[in-house]
Amino acid sequence: MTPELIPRRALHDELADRIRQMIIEGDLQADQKVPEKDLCARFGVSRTPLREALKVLANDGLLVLTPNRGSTVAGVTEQDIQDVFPVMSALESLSGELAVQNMSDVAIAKLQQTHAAMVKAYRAKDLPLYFRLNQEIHRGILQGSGNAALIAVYDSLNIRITRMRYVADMTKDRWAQAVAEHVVMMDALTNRDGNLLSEVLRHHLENKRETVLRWVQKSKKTKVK
Amino acid sequence: MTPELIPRRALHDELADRIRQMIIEGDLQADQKVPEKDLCARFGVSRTPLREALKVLANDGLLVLTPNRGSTVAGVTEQDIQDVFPVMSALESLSGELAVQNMSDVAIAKLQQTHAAMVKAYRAKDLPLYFRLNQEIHRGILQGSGNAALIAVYDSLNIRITRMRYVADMTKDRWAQAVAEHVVMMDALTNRDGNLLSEVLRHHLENKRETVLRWVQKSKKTKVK
DNA sequence: ATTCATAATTTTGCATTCAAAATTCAAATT
DNA sequence: AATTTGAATTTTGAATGCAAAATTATGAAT
Repeated sequence: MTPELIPRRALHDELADRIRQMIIEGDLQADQKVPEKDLCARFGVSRTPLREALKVLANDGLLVLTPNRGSTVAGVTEQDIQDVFPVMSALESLSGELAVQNMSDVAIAKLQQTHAAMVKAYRAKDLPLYFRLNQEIHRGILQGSGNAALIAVYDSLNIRITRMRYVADMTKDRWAQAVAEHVVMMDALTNRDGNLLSEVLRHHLENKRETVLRWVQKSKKTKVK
Repeated sequence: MTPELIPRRALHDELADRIRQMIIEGDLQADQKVPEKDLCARFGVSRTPLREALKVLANDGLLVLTPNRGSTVAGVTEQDIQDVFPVMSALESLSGELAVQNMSDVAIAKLQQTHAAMVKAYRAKDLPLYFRLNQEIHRGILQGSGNAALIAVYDSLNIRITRMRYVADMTKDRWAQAVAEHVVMMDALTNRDGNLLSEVLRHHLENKRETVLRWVQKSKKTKVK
């Protein structure tokens, strides 16, 4: 494996980002052991900054560190889903309320454009593009709340249940429904209807919950260790 | 300074706990520089595990690490308060709803006892004891939600605005009001009235917000660097 | 062949070391 | 006296080293 050199910046920070990304992307799978040596080779760094990154990721719940036995990737359990989604729902609700209060007309107009592009991607059945734009919109609303604590906390939960793999598990119906909900979202936003935006965001999240849950249940069967 | 030896357990974990505690207790003050050497001497450890702990605490927003310039204690700003409390409020609300659903009668009865002891401490004007029991009750309700994600997220926010110093800033009136709210809380809990519990928890938090805000504004004037 | 004991190897936890950056201090100039 | 320049010192970032724990491999006994 050729050591992939990392551009300058605090190494532990960069490493944490990279490894986080690997977990989300599925390059590191749930319950997989992650020897330090491998990651050091992978990134061409020594163990010192790597271990700093591992501690941070463990603190965020993405890795499980067992003393003297190294790190494993934390899986997404049904319990996690049961716990995380109600909290995210409450946060979405707040996010919607704050976004309609704080977003500028310009910011909303920009989201409208992204939304239009996303609908186009949907019609073209371009799943990767759709997904990217979809994420962009959700992030736009969250950012629109103007609340740094909300954003940080939401992200920390979202990352614990977001894995690229489950995207494939979205059914045609659900996809159509998701797009329909996005239309309502944009309406609520332009009309600055906080209650409606909150409600549709929560409903939208509920659909995500079901998709993630199905994915977790499926992969539970697959990996009969 | 005599090196205070630490009982066995992952050092970085223990260190993170200790330093976190020092920040809450005010042993490390806002914006204070924290040279690694000092902390190493303080705890009798090398820089390796210490730095791991620092990275984790920085990730939690308790420290600010500036590359090549070390760590400083993150202060509580008015902006932090503005951001953090609305999120905590939403979480308190959820916590209340879940607690009435999930807590056992036994657990509620235990909280009642703690509550009685707290009222007694209030009557005796024993502020430290009152504070300890008060925290115990709030933790009991949060735990009563049975939601690990909620607890983790709440804690992460709470720790960013909780500093022992501001306790002193509570006025007589506010103290009395806080106790009165606690009475309502316990009623709501025994009657398993989720809406009421949510409401009183949020209201209670609002009072905390004002106390913390006053403390931050006061200490802003004090430390004219 | 399976189980157990024990030796060899690997991996982890933490201390130490070294280079680079930042800070401090002192002398020199104005 | 104030400012500036540059060396001496301190502090940080990251690699290396070393001991302890865990894992794997080896071989003997059943």
